[in-house]
Amino acid sequence: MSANEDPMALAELLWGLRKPRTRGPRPAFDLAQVADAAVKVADTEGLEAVSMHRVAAELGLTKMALYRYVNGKSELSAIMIEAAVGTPPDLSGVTSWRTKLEEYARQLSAAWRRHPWLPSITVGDRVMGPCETGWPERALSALADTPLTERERLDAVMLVSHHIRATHPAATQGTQTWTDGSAAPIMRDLLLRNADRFPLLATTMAIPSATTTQEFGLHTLLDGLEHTIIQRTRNSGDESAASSPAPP
Amino acid sequence: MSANEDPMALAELLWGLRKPRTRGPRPAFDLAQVADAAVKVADTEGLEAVSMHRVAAELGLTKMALYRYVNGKSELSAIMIEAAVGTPPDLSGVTSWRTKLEEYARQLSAAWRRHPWLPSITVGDRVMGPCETGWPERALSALADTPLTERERLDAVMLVSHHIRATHPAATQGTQTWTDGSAAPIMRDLLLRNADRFPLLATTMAIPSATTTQEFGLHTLLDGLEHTIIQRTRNSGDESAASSPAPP
DNA sequence: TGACACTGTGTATCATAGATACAGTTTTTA
DNA sequence: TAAAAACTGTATCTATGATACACAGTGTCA
Repeated sequence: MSANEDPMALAELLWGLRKPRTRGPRPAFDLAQVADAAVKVADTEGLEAVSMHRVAAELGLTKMALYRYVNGKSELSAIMIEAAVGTPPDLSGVTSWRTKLEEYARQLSAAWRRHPWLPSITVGDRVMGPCETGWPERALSALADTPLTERERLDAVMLVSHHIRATHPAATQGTQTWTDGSAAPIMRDLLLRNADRFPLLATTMAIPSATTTQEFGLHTLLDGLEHTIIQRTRNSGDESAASSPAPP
Repeated sequence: MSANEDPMALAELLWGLRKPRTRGPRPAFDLAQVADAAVKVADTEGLEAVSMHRVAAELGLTKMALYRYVNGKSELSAIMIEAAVGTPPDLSGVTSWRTKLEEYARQLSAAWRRHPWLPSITVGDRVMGPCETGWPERALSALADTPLTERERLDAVMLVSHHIRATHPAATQGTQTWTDGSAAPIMRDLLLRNADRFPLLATTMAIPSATTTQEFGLHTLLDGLEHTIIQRTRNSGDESAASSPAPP
C-alpha cells in the first residue's frame, strides 16, 4: 500500500525520455498497448476494476509482468490519463475569445463524457503528460489577444476547466449531491422532511431544473471575464496606451 | 474491499434517526467521540492514516469494536465530515448579496483550511449530514432578494463552493498542478524544456503570481452573477412587473 | 560461434486494509 | 434471578499493491 511515487521517473515515462532497452527478449507489448488495455477496462468495468491483476489479464499476462512496463499503479494511472484525454482541441474555427472558450469547454466536456472516470483520476498533485498539457495551452491561446495578465489568463483557464469538471455528471462532488446519483433521492427526501430547517433547499428541490447547471455556470463565468476585459480595454484606451495592463 | 454502501442506513446515522439501544452494556463512547477521534487522526497524520485500526486504537479499542459504532468505513467518513465542517456560517453581518457570498466563500475556505483533508473526502455521490447541508442553505439565503430563479441560485452557490474547493491549496486538482505541490517544480522544468510546444504555459511559468487565483476567480464569478442580476432587474423594471422573473 | 549478461515472464510470498464469523463478557430487563 | 441483548476481542478471509527470486529467451561481445 505504500506510495510508490517517483515523480522524476514518471516524468521520463510520460514525456518519452525512457531509454529503450535493446538487450534481452523483446517485450510482448509497448506502453501504448498497456495504456489502451487499462483504458478499456476502465471504460467497460469502471475505474475501481482497474487493478494490476485485471489489466495484466486483459493483456494475457500475469500481474508481475506488468510491473516490467510500469513501476507501479501510479505510473499505470498516468499513462491511462494520457491515452484517454487524447489530442488537444482545435479552437481555430471560431474567432472571439468567448466562443473559443465555449468551444474549449464543450470539447473538454465531451472528452470527459467519453471516459467518465477521468474526473475521478485526474486529481491531486501529479505530473501531467504532453497530451494533457496541450489542453490548457490551447485554452490559453483563446485569451491571447486579451488585456488580461498572463497569470490571469491561466486563472481564467483553470476557472473554466474546474467548472466543467465540477459539473460533470459522473463527478458529483460535494454540494452537487442532490442533482444526480443514487444518493439524490435520499437527500431530496431528507430535505423535504426537514423543510423547516432548510426551507430554501427544500423549495428548490421541488422545482424541476430548466437550464443545465453547466450552461448557467459557464455563462456566468464568461460574463465575469467579459466584464474585466471590457473594463481593461476601456482603461487602456483612456490612459496613455500601456502595453501590459497592470492592476494598481 | 467490497463497497459497504447503504445510503439509507447512512442517512439514519447522520440525521439522528438511529434508535438508541437500551439493552446490554453501555458503549464506551458515543458517535461524536468516534468522529472526533477520526478527525484528530486526519488532522495530525493525514487522511491516509485514517483506518479502522488507527481510529480504534485512538479510542483504545480494537478494530472490531469500532464496527459496533459504524457499519463500515463509509459511515466513519460521513461522521468525520459532519464533525469537521462545523456549524454553518453566519452571514447576517453584511447586507448585499455580493458581500454575503464573499463572506460565505471566506468562511468555507477557512473551514477547509482548518481540516485540509476535507476537499479530498467530500467527493462523489454521497449522503450529507445536517451540518454540512446547512452551508448551502445559508449561501442560498444570500441570494434571496435577487431576481435569480431558485434553480439559478442553487447553481450560483455551487459555482462559488466548487471554486473555493478547486482553488484550495491542499486540493490541487487537474490543471492546477503547476501552482502547488511537489510535482510543480517538475512540471515547470518540463514546460521550460519544451517551450516550443507550450509557449504560452512556459512564459506564464516564468512570471510570479501577483494576486491569488482564488481571489481572481471569485471576483470573476461574482462579476458574472452581478451582470445577470442587473440585467434581470432592469428588464423586470421595464416590463409590467412580473413577480417571478423567467428567462424566455 | 559460443558464453555471458541482460531482460521478460511466472510462481511464491508479504503487507495492509476492509470486512465477516464467532466466542466471551457485561448489563439491562423480564 | 435468569435470560436476552449488546459490547469487545481473537481469529480468519479477501482483495490489492508490491517484493523476491528462479527460469527462459535474446542480444552483445570475446
